Amino acid sequence: MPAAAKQKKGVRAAQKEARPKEIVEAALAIFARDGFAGSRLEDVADRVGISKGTIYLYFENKEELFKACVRETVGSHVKETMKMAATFDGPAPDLLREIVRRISARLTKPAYRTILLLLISEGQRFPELVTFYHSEIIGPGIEGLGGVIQRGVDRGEFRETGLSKFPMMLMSPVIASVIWNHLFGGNVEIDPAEALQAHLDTMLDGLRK
Amino acid sequence: MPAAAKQKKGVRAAQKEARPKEIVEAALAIFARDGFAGSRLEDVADRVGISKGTIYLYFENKEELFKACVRETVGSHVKETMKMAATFDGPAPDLLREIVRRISARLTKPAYRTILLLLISEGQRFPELVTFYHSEIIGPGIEGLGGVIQRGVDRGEFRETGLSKFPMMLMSPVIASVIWNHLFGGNVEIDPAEALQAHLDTMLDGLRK
DNA sequence: TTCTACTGACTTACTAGTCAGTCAGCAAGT
DNA sequence: ACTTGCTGACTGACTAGTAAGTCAGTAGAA
Repeated sequence: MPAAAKQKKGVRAAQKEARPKEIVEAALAIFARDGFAGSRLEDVADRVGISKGTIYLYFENKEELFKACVRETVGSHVKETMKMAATFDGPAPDLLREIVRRISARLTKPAYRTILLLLISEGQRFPELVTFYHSEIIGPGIEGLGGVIQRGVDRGEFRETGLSKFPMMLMSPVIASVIWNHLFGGNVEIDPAEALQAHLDTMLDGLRK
Repeated sequence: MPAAAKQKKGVRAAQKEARPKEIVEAALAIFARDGFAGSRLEDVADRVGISKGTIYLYFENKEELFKACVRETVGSHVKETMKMAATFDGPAPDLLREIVRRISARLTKPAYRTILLLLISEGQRFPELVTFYHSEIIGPGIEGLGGVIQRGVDRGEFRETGLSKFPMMLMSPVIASVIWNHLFGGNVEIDPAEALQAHLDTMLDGLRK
């Protein structure tokens, strides 16, 4: 919607339009802190500065609010990355680095990080959400990474390794470091970018002398 | 305690002694299914075949029961593995493989897997538990893995890589595949052993041709 | 008979979800 | 420009239901 059209709207209409996002943002913060079952919708409402009842004007119930949080945050960035991969013309290792770097940048954003951790802990209770996430993000992501590895093999840049069968394992250090920081951040913080760099270097050229 | 001494005990004394473990096992199953906040102690009691009140004869409250679950499951297997590493005499890559394989075998056991996932989701609520886990498992584990990498470098078997700084990243594919199976097991199951094998092969010799 | 592990109904506390009532903003009439 | 009545976004006290934690009483082993 153009800014001009938004300007025309009255105060209340504008507020009404902004509410869902405000609520989702607050809910993400509370869910991140207390988990799904442990969160109180009153806390969410307080954070927005509205009453609990108002939440129910915009979301059917607590579960739907949670689903909205996931859908809102996840978005559909994978397609863009896939497009980039398709038009990339350099060496396969460079492409691999770039793709992994992009996914990693996304995964380590606070909101996304929250969703990742919530999905891990609450996923079993929301199978449709897991399916959604799988088809929207994981599936295309694996396809993209697998394609790059295959391309490298075809062009004689990569060896044939077991990684062709588990392309998602390329992302494992990012996931592990997100979890690491979530749990042990107080003790020893890992820089996911640096960990990923180390991982990729080793991955590409091996540990052995 | 020797079996003979156990034999001497009366039925009730034996039962009393066995209770805590029974309760912890049941609690692990229920916590795994419903999460900490979502679990009902009545469900735990039902699973053991006792009443809810009995749980409170053995554990102060729900939190203490959860902590007992973690402490019971985690144990202290790390020391044994460290001992093995110290006496190992073959090539560093073989030692690395063996250590990672051992940790992986532990992490993929159902009870441990449950604890891992529960720690990820509930860890922030139980900081002392995280500290306990870090000092008991993570710290020694990192030290052990780091030592093996260093030994490989010293002996001229390994290159100097960023992995020396993040030895825990060696375990990331195991952690990632545990989470993967937890979330997407219904769709595409990953065999953690196979994923780890692929990861280690790539790790050691690199992807590049 | 005594002792004690165990019971389960009860109390207490909490929260998801509801709904009758409120009042700020808007627009139409003057 | 000013008043005014209406609208609907919002409120918050309330209901209904749930679950943690308690304790007087019970049953069965010793």
